[in-house]
Amino acid sequence: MAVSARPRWLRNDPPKRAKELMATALELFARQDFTSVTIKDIAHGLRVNTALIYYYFESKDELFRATLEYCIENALCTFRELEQRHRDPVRMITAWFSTQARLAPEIRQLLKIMLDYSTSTTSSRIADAAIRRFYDEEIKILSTGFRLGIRQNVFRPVNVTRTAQIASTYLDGIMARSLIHKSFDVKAAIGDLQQILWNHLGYSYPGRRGRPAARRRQT
Amino acid sequence: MAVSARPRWLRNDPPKRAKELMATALELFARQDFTSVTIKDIAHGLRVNTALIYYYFESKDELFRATLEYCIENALCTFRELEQRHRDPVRMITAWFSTQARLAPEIRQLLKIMLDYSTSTTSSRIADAAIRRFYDEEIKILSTGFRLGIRQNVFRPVNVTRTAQIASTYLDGIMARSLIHKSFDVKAAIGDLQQILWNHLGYSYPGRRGRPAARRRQT
Amino acid sequence: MAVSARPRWLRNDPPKRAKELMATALELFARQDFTSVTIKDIAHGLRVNTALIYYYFESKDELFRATLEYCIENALCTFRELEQRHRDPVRMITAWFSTQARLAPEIRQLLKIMLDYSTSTTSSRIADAAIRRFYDEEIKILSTGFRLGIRQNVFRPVNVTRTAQIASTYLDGIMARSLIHKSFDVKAAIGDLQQILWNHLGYSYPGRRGRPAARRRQT
Amino acid sequence: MAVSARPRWLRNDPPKRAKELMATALELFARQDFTSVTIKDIAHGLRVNTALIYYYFESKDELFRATLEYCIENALCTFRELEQRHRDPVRMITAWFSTQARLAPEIRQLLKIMLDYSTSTTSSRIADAAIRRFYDEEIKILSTGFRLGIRQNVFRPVNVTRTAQIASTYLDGIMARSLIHKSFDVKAAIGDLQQILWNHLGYSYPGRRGRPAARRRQT
DNA sequence: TATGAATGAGAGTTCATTCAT
DNA sequence: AATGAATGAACTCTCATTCAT
Repeated sequence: MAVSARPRWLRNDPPKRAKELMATALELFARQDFTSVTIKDIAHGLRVNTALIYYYFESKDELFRATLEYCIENALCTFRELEQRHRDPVRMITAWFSTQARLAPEIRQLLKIMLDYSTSTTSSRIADAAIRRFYDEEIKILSTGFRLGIRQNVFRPVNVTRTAQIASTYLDGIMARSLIHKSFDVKAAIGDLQQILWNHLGYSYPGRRGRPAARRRQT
Repeated sequence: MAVSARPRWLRNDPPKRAKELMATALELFARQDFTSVTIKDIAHGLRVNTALIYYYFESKDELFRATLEYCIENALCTFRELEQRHRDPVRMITAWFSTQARLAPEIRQLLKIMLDYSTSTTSSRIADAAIRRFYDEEIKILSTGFRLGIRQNVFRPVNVTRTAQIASTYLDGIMARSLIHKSFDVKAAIGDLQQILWNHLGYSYPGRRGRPAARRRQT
Repeated sequence: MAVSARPRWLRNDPPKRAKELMATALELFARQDFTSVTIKDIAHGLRVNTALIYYYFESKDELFRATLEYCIENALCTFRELEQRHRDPVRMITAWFSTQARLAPEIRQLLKIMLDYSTSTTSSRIADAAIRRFYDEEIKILSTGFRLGIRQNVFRPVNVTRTAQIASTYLDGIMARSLIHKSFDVKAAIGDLQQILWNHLGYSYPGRRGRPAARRRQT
Repeated sequence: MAVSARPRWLRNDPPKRAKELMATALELFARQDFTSVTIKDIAHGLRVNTALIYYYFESKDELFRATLEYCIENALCTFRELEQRHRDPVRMITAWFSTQARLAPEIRQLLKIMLDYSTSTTSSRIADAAIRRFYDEEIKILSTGFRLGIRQNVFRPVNVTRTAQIASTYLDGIMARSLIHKSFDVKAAIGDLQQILWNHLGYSYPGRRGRPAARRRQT
């Protein structure tokens, strides 16, 4: 996969058709790997001609990269919203967790295409930066929450960045595992993470304590 | 990717050439996605004719599946060895962690191809079973260690399976993240996991406490 | 040879390019067997890219089958024309014979690909039906002629269907033989058949009587 | 199909294994066309290694040609036997017909591979000669019978060679048709031919007169 | 006499991409 | 803005054939 130049509209908002194409592409890229998804598949999914894709995107690579960025930008929006809505650290972190649980399918898709992108032969500065930004913002929002809680004496003083890193990494593990085992219980695993965090932060959260968390729903 | 029938040698030890082919294939499959790796690449890597691959494997799919299984079988061997060598739970778990750190590249490879396999369109019962077995054994060895420690009063009584699950999931997260960020510090992250575990198990491990664990080596 | 799905245009008239491809294919399929004719040969014959064939036909099999059907449909057209043009039974049958002689090369081609089709491993209902229709119509036109002649007292009363069958089978023999011996004298053999028929029908035809009919032109 | 040099044993009797290989080859060549039959198929049919074929035959072409000749030689043996056994012309011709009916599957096989051979790109003098010999002997035996009958006043004086040619051609038609329609009633068609002949020869044969001869057994 | 391992050439097919309309 | 027709390059897979043993 050779990731190349920028789309026509540059920094402007992409036209409706381009968005539709990216949405369709995302769906497919999340299910199969980049190479298995054909331009025909994407075009067919929208019932348009394959040539149309080349009207909006320079190449298949370019479409992939644009889709990846678009997808990350959406995720970042959600993050920022959370940050702005909540003042209370416990509430904010709780909200973050429930957002992760709720949007698990989308986040899994994102992880999937980031993984694919990372194994692509060539890469683009812009997409690289977007991926970095995604993780940085995730760390930032969590550590902001932790720091706030510590300042308010709700949490024990811990290394906030490191703690955030741990949470972020564990979350990737959840998503990766749920890609491998379709029956993996994402919500339970997120619950486990939350419990670990509260423990670590010395916060006695209400309820749920000691729930056994069956990891797989089916055998 | 249509994963299909079995190779000739069935349950026997694969011939030398087949092993070489699988080793070469693994290397490539771990770096690019299934479709990007061509039969020619694999054959070229061993300086043999492409047709030879079809002498040992029914198809590219079959080679992939065989490689996946072979790789899992190897990992399981390592696990079992660990289990048999150590009687002391703390030592065993410590050994497990250092093995993970040491073999991180191989385990990352394995995770990569398991992820690719999971998005392949068709699947094989045998490969599915191998993957399941891999995770089951991982859980088993960890929980055995935990249980032993608890019985010996070295660890606090915790839900052993659940704790093992958490460790296993987190480890996947580490590997996934290191696929995305080549500069991700796997060893530090494994160290973090170890620390969390000891904390959770109420075990005061010696040294290392409070090290900041810079996650990325380069920016 | 696995004969499979239908082309896009279904029951409509095939596009010009598709017709050209079928014509080129027929020429080649009639000369060599299915497997010996390559997609490249066909494409090259029209000076187009091989991929274009797959734009119009799903596979090589499909192209073969479409060609077979197209060819039969053409032959049937000729038959029907004959039937409609002639009222007089003797004239009609005479015309049928001279048509066979005139179109011998095409009919031989058709026999050749029907033979190839019959030994193909998979088959299609539609092609099977086309072949059956071809022979049924041949029988029908001949027996109609015979019946008419009998009613008009020009011919002796015979079993019309059976007589038609004999003529049809003998004609296949002529074509088969001329495939084997390029120098086989098709016209003379058709003449023999005609003479046998007139004899059988008790019709004293004018001229040609007793001509020795040298079967091979060269030795 | 490039038909090439002679086998090792030249004019001697082929060794047992060679005969087995030719028998297996014949079976397959009669069912599919030359190109579809693979060396592997043939070897597999005898449960031997593909390389063994090259021990006995120079190439696939050579095997085909040897098989064709072997097959013709066998057919000619049967013909000659008939000729020698019968003195009475009616009996001999009757015997010839019943032989054709009995050996229809083998003769159809032979016709099939002669047809395939005739469309092969290159050819061998020896195989060409064998084919010619086959038809010549067929003509010879029939015309000898006719001539004898005429001399004995059992048959009407007719052009013997021409009559034999007609019979031979019609027989090819029967075989060709039965290749196309598996359900074609070969025996009935042979009966028709016999009846035509007797008529033509002015011989009142006993029984069977006016049988309707249903051509296809199944619809 | 027979085989397992290996190969070169080439087959059918697919795919991203282009271009005239 | 959108399409049908066309292509070049590449891919998987097959096959006849060889050779050392």
